[in-house]
Amino acid sequence: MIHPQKLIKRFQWPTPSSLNQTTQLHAHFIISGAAIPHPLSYPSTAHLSSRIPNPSTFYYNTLIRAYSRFHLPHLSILIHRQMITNAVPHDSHTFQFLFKSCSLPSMSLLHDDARWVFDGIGMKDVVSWTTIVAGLARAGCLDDARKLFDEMPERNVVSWTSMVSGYSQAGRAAESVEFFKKMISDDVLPDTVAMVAVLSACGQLRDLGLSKWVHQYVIDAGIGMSDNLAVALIDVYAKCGDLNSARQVFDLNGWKVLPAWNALIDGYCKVGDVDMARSLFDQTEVRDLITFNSMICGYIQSSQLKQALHLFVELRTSGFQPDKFTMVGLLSACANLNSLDQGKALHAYIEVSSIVFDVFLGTALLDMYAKCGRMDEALLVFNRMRDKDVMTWTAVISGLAMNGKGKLALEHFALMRKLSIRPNAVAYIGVLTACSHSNLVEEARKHFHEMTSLYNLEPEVEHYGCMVDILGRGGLLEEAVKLIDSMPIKPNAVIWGSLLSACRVYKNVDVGEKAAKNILALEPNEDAVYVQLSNLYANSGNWASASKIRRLMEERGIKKTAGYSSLSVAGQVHKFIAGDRCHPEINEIEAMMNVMAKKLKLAGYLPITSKISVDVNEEEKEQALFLHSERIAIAYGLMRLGASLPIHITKNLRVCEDCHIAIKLIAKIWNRKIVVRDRSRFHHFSDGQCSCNDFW
DNA sequence: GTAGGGTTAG
Repeated sequence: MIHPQKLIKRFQWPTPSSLNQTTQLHAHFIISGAAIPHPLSYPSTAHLSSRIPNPSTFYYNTLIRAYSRFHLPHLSILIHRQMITNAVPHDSHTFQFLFKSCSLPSMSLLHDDARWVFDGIGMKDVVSWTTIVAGLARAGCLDDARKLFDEMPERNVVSWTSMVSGYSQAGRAAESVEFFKKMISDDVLPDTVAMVAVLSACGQLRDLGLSKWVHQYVIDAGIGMSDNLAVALIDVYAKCGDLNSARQVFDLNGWKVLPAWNALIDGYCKVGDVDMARSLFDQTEVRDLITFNSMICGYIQSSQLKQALHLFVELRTSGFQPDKFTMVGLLSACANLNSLDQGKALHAYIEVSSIVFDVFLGTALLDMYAKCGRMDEALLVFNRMRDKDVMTWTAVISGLAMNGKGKLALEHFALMRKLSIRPNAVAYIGVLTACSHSNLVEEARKHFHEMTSLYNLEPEVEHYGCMVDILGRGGLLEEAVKLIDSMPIKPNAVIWGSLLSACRVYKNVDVGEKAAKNILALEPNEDAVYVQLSNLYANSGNWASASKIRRLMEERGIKKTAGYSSLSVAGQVHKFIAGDRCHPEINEIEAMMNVMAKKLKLAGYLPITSKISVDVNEEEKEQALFLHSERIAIAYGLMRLGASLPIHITKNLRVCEDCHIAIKLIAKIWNRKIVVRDRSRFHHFSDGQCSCNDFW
């Protein structure tokens, strides 16, 4: 027989009252001398009640409730059937417990037994009605819940709140607020719980005006404050970015409970004020895992990775175990840093730890692998995941797109739709990126159209950006310009930038000048524009204009962003800047680069010097190409990484055409896999080929 | 022994 304490531990009962329940349950087993049923075997309980003299309704109710809490709905139902056999009368509690048990996710909603009590025996007081309505709402069956709600002969705050929070939890925040407003116009006075429910909907909507109105309502209606309401207000203000109002609520005396601190710290992190968040963090007398997680994620999102790591160590020395929130934060840091090694270490840690592997964690893990260029690993994680939602699918689609598997990305998109998962705007960015990187113009047009016609999603700047990019790369400059002119929203610098780079490829000076003018109006200090425009002139042989732009750049004091590449060797990140000789092993690196140059020449490599717009002689141009940072990084990788290891490079700018040709050859000559993550995508070089099929 | 909420993530 399993000792009750062990069982309690196993199920991690959180509150003293549930401990009482468990004790009562086990008291029954101990008195009756029966073995405690194993959760996986659903034994007959026929023998149980026969040993207890005159089992009462209360006694049965307690058992049904305890089993429900143990997540053993089948046993609850067995006990209930016994109750019927023994002709023990029901009361309204019987119904609550039975229904609660039957509305567990593992059971079909409104199980026959619960339905029978509700309909057949007629436990139709407000509480029973509300139980059913709330159960349906929680399960996301809002239309059913609504129907039943409308049929209710009598409703109270709790019934209304069940609906408000049902809509909010289903992500239908606007309807949730509507319902709340209907509630007040129905003269039902909300209490603090109702206010918390509606505030959660306001938070989803990020609607500051609405939130302020709700706050004012709390004051005007004299609802009063509670810990939870104060936390909800702080949280909603933080979500809307109004940290001053959040602070005001926080500073009201008496509501500085830990969740309030946490909500405020998180709020400051979200608006990017990590310093203020840290100062609050340091003022907390008690901290929990949430305090640490919020602060760590705040550091990660502001790219202060060292600080994040420090705090992670502090979290552990404070006696906390990292949980899934911690892991998701750290994984996203690895994804953005392209730190495959560290990401793998986290993966290994997750495997051996007791952290529950859920959709969030799975998505973060697969995203990390995808963003580190390991689509094979990412797909393994993806296929292993039991639950997948829009974000999961989006991560895999975008990952495939970035890694040059456009067709496969679109296949996944089709599969996702087949599984009735509704794509959102972000998913469509992934889809369009896939089209862009695989040159699928026709597909792109189709999907761009469908996002509105099928899913009623308004294209955002990013979607237009992808389309302009796709059309531009395909040489359809006129159509791209037409699309920009037809946009209902103001085109941003990125869109004009895509057009400009297309103009450079197709040598269209007129449209290019127009694009450049528009970018400079929006971002006068954007160095890339000057460079691109000057390259465009150079490409079309107009050296005078090219150098004029260069001079303009100098006059305005705009410096070209230095290109750099980095790679990680044994956990240490090495950063290389074009032409930079600071690395301690620079002599060996240069020797290796000379070997590279010789071998490339033997393999028939001819540098493309026309892309260099500065007016210098051919030999100097050739030299400049050889000093591109990615080549230095590759040389270092060849020197220091074991021959069987792929070389993973991260670059802050795009790979130039010449380097692309050279790296393909290097991969063939050295028989190495080389993966370059540039500003917009991945290049997987192997055996003289690149995954992008020379299209980027 | 009955119904409604509740701060951190991809």
